[in-house]
Amino acid sequence: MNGGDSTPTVPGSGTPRRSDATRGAILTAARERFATDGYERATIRAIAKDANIDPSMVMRYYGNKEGLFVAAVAVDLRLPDMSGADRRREAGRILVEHFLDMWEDNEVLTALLRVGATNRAGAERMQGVLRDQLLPAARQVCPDPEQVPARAALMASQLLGLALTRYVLRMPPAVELTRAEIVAWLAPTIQRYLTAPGP
Amino acid sequence: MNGGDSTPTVPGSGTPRRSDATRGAILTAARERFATDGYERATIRAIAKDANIDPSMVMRYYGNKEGLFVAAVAVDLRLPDMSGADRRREAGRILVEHFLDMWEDNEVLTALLRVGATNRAGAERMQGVLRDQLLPAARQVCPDPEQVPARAALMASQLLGLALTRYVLRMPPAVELTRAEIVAWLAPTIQRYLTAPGP
DNA sequence: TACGTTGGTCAACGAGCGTTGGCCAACATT
DNA sequence: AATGTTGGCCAACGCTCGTTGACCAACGTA
Repeated sequence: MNGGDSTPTVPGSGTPRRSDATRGAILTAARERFATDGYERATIRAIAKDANIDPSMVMRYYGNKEGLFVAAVAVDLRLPDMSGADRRREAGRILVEHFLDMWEDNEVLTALLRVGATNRAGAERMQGVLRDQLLPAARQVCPDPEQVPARAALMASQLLGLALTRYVLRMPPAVELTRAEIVAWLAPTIQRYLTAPGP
Repeated sequence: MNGGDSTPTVPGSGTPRRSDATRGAILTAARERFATDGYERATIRAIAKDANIDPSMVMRYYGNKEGLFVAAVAVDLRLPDMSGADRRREAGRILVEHFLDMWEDNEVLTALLRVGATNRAGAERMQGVLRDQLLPAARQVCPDPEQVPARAALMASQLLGLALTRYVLRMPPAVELTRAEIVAWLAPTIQRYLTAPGP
């Protein structure tokens, strides 16, 4: 049904295929299209044209459009370790800087946010990122384990809100903020959401 | 080209038409579909079926799909006046509470955010809301006129981020936050973005 | 009662989409 | 050299979409 039989799910396992270059080109083109156009308007035909291959190849390698999307947007936030009292005290700044790094050279995140806003599967995928990556990071910093989900959600709301206004909606005043300004304004917010005593 | 000749742009001007009920039903159905499905997947056929009329009626009354969208999502945030020192001191709380009210009973905002994330016209429309409504509100509260755009953008990032995680992506921990919790956490953030001395 | 205007349905068009299957060339293996 | 496997293209299917234009019924007016 899908290409699972002929596609090694673990990269690097087995002999490298002759078609790996094509596979990569498809993924790269897909990320770009999903990031700029969203799920519906990123057509397989356009992605194939960007990758200089036939649309049917996309089907062969990734089964269908959703399979391509799943393969294209594999998000790993690479959140730094934040245990240790000194790092915990600077968690806000560390996290904001890390997020800016991530968003600026990684169109996967823009693609995921754009698709998550329209597509149910995309939204569930975003929920997974919050649950599996953001929440554990908050757990390292936040004192009360019971408050971790709420605090992680608050952190997500501010970080994703910045990404939304700056990288997706491209609101001019949000685009014109410098990196230093963003860190200076948002770091205390994130720090408070994670470590301040509950209201 | 569009229905402008037969459609009074100012509601209430001229004699009320017999078709006003149908027009309203179309707009209501359109808002719902745009809010839940986004621009591309909200089909004119589905909207027409919801409104119990023929798809061609939508074309006759609103010209084309984009015209329908423009007519359906006319956003007025109804931001309260915030001049006066006492109100300025509570601007954060007032704004957060007002935004929660707006989002909870107004699917237009969800529609606009969802479409803005995928559609260029939608994104420009959101920029217009920031420029014409949020920015003047920030101007009433923020001391330094030169910093108004940056501070309004920060406020927008936090408020839209909450709306995104809670009403669009529906992340469980963000949905489970109570209204009181949101106000308690976000009001100081907004207040700081608007009135705290620049970093 | 005749007639223009308004509100509405119906059937179809052309285009673009995801998807499929058949065919062919290049390579690897024996 | 013969053959199976892999990488790739081409042409088409079936579907849905936005959009159009012809046609019809109800109404207001003269």
